Amino acid sequence: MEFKIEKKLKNSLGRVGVLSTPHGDILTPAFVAVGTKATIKSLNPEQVRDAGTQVVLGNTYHLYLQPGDEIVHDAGGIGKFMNWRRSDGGIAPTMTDSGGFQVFSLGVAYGKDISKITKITDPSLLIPERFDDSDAPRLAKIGQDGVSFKSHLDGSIHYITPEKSIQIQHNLGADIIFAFDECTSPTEDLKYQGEALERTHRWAERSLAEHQKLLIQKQKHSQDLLLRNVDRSPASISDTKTEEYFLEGLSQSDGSRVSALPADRDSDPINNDSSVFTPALFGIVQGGREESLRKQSAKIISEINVDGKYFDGFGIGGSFAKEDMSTAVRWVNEILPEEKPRHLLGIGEPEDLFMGIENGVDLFDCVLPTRLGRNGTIYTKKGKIIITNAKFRNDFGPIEDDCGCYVCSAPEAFFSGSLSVSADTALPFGSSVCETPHKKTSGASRYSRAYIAHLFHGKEMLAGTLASIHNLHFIVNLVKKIRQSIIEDNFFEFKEEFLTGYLK
RNA sequence: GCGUCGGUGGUAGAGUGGUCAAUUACAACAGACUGUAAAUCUGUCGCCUUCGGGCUACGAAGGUUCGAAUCCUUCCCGACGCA
Repeated sequence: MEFKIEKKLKNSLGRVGVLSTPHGDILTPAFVAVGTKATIKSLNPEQVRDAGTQVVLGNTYHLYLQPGDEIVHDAGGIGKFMNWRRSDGGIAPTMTDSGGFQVFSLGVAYGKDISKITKITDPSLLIPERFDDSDAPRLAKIGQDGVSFKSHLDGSIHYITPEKSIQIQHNLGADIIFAFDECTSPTEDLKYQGEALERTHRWAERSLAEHQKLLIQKQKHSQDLLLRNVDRSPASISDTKTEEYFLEGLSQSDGSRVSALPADRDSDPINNDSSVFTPALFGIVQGGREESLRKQSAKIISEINVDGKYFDGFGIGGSFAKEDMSTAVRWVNEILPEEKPRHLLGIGEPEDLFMGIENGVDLFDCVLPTRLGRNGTIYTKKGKIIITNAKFRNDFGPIEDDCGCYVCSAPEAFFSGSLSVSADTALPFGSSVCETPHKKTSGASRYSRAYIAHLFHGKEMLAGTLASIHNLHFIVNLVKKIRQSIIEDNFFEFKEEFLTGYLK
């Protein structure tokens, strides 16, 4: 994996870059769609891609339980399994989370009304949940060197260690994977945050060690495979579909990457590559809202290495109060090595995206666009609306007048003009444009607010789909526009203009 | 015409003498959601309220009772059966 910074935002940590993965380039900053169980809920991959999404994120815990990481491996990796493809037909970039978030969501937060973003701004007012009801039922318990999970599906017990998480993630076959960490609750006190941080650091080192070990094994395996294939006929080569995926888009011996894979790549498994498919491993910085812990974590995680091999990038995880987020991100990103990508885990409200990008974040993922969409909340430039509200029942206008998403654009535009090959659509992700290729409307949108409200009231499946398409488009393209604003030197003007309208 | 059963809040449907402004579900209305146990969850849901309470309510009108959605009488309405 290669990360190239193309432009920096003046007087801040912000930057624009290109992250090259074995399955294509990601223009950063970028928003990653969350597809926990190898599906972005309610959307098919074409809808996800047409919303402008470049990369999707699956989850180790969920895919390990169902269908099992071996199945995903045998299917050819998560991208192939879920048919996540670029517009040229090749498999598109993927990531997997390590299961570290489930330590929190199935642990202390289980059955409780605790979010990773607390509304309590004064830490001294927080009540540590751990001491409050340590006997409360939870599905994740932290053990000596890992976490035991009680499956929410069948109650079976599974012990996940850093090594196990990395093994699963190698099987899942994403381009970017994460170290196993402990996402702490914002209600934990400083003492616990410190203990958890030490644990996360130990786990980070073990994650990296396991990752290196598996990479060496895989390299050896692929060399054997390539040697064997020298004498093979084309027919027999096509039987090695699984290996083929894991060999796809490899680095060349001189370290440069083979970019933009051809559409028929699947039928051309060897393709002159001689090195192994190498997922990039990101270490995760924790430390809650505490400055000393955040800085300590950033330093340690960036310095951890195994035989001289460091993390390929970094995730910024954990919990904080909303208003502490910007300072926490800044503390961390001032310390992390500039030349490596940074991913702010699980954050994605519009104002957070501006904050993160300004403070040096390259990647975001968040369930909000799709979860809010399914639950009837829709993003607009004037703020979020709850589409089930009575006032929308007879509102026949579009969700947004000048939105280019499938839902808001004019029907004739979608069926005739914009889907034909154009300069914009020919590019994998429209690198030179902010909006995805749906034609803008002048009044007549494909679907009205009234219709979408009707679908929600009628509990129709299409409701969540249409709302998710719009929301995902909104967020993904907001990040693209922010990227463009940095390139065009008007980030701060754009931020001011957007947030003034959005936050009212 | 006679007989039987039944009429409860927007709907369905509990409740058969006090703990009933009335269980529950749905609908309605509002809200929440940040590395997805989530197409989920929460609150409100007769009228008024200084949030203490006040007022009107279980088809209608009378009655019994300290007290009635609940018992009695008549009437109205519905379903079914017999003429």
